[in-house]
Amino acid sequence: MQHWFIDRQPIALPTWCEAFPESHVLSRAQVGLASGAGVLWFRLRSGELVDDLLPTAGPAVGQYFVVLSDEPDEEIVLQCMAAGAAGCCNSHAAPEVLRQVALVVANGGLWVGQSLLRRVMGGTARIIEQRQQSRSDDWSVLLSERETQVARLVAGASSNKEIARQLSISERTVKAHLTSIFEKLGLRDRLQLSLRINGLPL
Amino acid sequence: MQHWFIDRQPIALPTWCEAFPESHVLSRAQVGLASGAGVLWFRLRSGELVDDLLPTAGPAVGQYFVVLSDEPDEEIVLQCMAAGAAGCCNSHAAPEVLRQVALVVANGGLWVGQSLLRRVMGGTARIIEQRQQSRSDDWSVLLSERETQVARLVAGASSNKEIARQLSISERTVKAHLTSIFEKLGLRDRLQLSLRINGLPL
DNA sequence: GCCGGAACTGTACTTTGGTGCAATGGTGGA
DNA sequence: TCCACCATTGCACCAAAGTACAGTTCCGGC
Repeated sequence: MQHWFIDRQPIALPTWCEAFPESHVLSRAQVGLASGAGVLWFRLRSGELVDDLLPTAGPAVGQYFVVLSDEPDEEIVLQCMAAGAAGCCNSHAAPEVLRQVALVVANGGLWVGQSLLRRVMGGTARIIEQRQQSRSDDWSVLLSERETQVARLVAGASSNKEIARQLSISERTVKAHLTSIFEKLGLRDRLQLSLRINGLPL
Repeated sequence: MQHWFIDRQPIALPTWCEAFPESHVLSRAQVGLASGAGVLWFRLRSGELVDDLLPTAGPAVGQYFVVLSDEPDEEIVLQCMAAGAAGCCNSHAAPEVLRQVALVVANGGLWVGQSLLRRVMGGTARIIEQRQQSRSDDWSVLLSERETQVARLVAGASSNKEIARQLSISERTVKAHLTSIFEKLGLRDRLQLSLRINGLPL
């Protein structure tokens, strides 16, 4: 599963890199370079039209389009779906959200923002409210900011060397953070950490 | 993250056990026994009403309700949402799907079946058709039976030594299977394998 | 000023993970 | 029968992960 971020200028937001360290960033003219299974993330800047953004050919087999909108609203989301995208979310969404979107999309789901779902389904507001607060990142409150960054990268299957390069610190420091993380969360190794971060059982 | 399956009789379907080997099965009278963070899966049998199934109190903090319907239709899904459930799917859904649902729900998402989404959003049928065939079960068909067993255990964060003991083979054999798995699926290490098996991006 | 915590780094060490090469035995198809 | 694939294992080897011990700097609170 690969990830390509497509924008006017091939410059990635920090959150994108954090969500998918191995991702590629392309200018809109370079869309053709994206080959193989994966997600193509199209950034929609303010005032731009969805129809001008997405390739008219639609996604290739095994590929999925997601629109990252600077100013998302329900109208845009609907346009994205109609244009062949499998999802639409905020350009500045947190790394966890991006990974979540990728997960759903890559498994045949459609990612629909909660605001739209709420309007569209009606009468379900109370559940939605409720889950707003119970975003129990029990792990993230226990960790320091730096440790959280390391933990997220580990959860994405990055090696210590990659993490070190990404955060511009030594591999030794990465290990130090990890040892601290394992101790705080009562885990054994990076694989358990990955499951914990990704919200999987055990 | 724990899982409780609640049915008239405390008898689990094989798919449930496969999805969550550590899960508990409860009769409806025993719902109160479910404590701590996790997912409560309520089986809705044919002809039963959603409102009679779910506790009126709604889910506790860190807990999520999902309805497993023997005969799901769009009307039932809407009722489930209104009754405080975070998702609704088929009672006989494949283990991978159940894990998928759990993942989305536990991360604050709502699980909505594709048929409902399709009706509700309209005009997006073509994307939905397309993604029907390209599911990501691709890994299980590429692996031999033994390799699949090893892969599942690795995905659950077991060490080679543990897997060896579990399958009554030598640690060396476990490594051999893993090397073969990595080669077949084009992966680098057990962490990437875990993400792949658990249906996560990358 | 002192103290604790965080971030950072080094040397050295043990353990685990993963590969290469080699070998055995079974099974099922051409 | 021969061949391909699977499951199994041993030995050796290298790389990566993780730990132990020690040390630095910076920052904010008491």
